[in-house]
Amino acid sequence: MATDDLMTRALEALGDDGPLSVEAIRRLADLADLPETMTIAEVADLLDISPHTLRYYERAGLIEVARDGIGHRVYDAGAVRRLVFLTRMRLSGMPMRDLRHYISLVDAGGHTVPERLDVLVEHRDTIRRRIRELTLSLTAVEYKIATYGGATGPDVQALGTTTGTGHTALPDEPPRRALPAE
Amino acid sequence: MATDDLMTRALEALGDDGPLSVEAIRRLADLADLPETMTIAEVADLLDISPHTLRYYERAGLIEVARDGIGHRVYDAGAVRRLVFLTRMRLSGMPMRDLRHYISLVDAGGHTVPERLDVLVEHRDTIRRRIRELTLSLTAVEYKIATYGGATGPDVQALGTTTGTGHTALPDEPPRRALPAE
DNA sequence: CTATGCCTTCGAGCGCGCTCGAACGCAAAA
DNA sequence: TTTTGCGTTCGAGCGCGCTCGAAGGCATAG
Repeated sequence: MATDDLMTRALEALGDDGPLSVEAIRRLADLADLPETMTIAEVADLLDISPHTLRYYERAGLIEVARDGIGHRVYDAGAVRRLVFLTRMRLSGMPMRDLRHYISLVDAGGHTVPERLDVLVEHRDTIRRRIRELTLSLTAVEYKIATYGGATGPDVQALGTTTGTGHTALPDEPPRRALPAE
Repeated sequence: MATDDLMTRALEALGDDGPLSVEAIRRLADLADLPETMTIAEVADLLDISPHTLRYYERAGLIEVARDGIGHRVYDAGAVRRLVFLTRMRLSGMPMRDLRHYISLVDAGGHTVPERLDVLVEHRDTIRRRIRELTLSLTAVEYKIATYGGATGPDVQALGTTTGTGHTALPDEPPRRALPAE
């Protein structure tokens, strides 16, 4: 029940399709059947990041990974889950610094849960803000595309004056009166 | 007509309010009445970037700015409009490199309009992709918050097992069976 | 006449998040 | 036995986008 519901919401959130959403959905689903342990190459492949980066995260103190008899890293399901989390947070723009803080809270024990929630809520708000910013930018870019040749320069005369009437609303270079300075 | 329409769309795009949207709207509106010329401090204030950054953009070849008799920068309306554009594009994540390319197209003349549109369309798609990514991340974070103490660690027992039933859907650390390795 | 304040140029430095190369080890394949 | 291939550690380097400091110029205020 919770699963279907969540997947549905995630899919809705994705909106129109694309290669990235497919990949993302796969990642959502894949977590259900994780192998017992994984090698660094497998994890790197799963998360679509380089082994270098995985080692870097370990060096950065974000995660501890066990070694086998030969010294190679062995990622158990817990480590992989944490890395999935870390990767998602990085992808959504949380800086390493904050991630280190969060992880330190996790490792400090259950009494830090409220503080962890604070971190998450703040990050949630950051994401929302970013989405709003991007949506605004998107609108501007779409408008610029729609009204044709964005005239950031002395090329308006080459376009004719098809966009000539009253759109001082969006700041991206409305048509100039005659030839502008630059 | 176009003005109202666009502002409406921009506002809708902003969705729920916040300090950032107010600021953004101000910027949208302000372009209507730009002073004839501005100093670097005024432009910096308008765009909410530092004079240092403005000089940097100039050094980077994104814009040329005239000087007055004394050697100080004089930003005319055209320069300011270009900087508004540049700032928005930066804010929406377009790298300097691409911006330089775009600007070089603009300066090359009207025959580059199709190529410019290519750049804009590609950037539009990048923004859309990014919004989808962020929306997915947002869903995940909201889920994590909703199901309480994100359990990236051995603290689940401290929380009770309220989140114990079947949500393998979202990968961020579902409750473990007993004490996990890490 | 100084002091303040904002401007100039130039080049160096920084924080972030990787990214890479060097030098090496073990193990299965040829 | 040598080669291939994947792993290890360590430290340096890089690309990006600023950000800052130094050294100085001009103008207005006190």
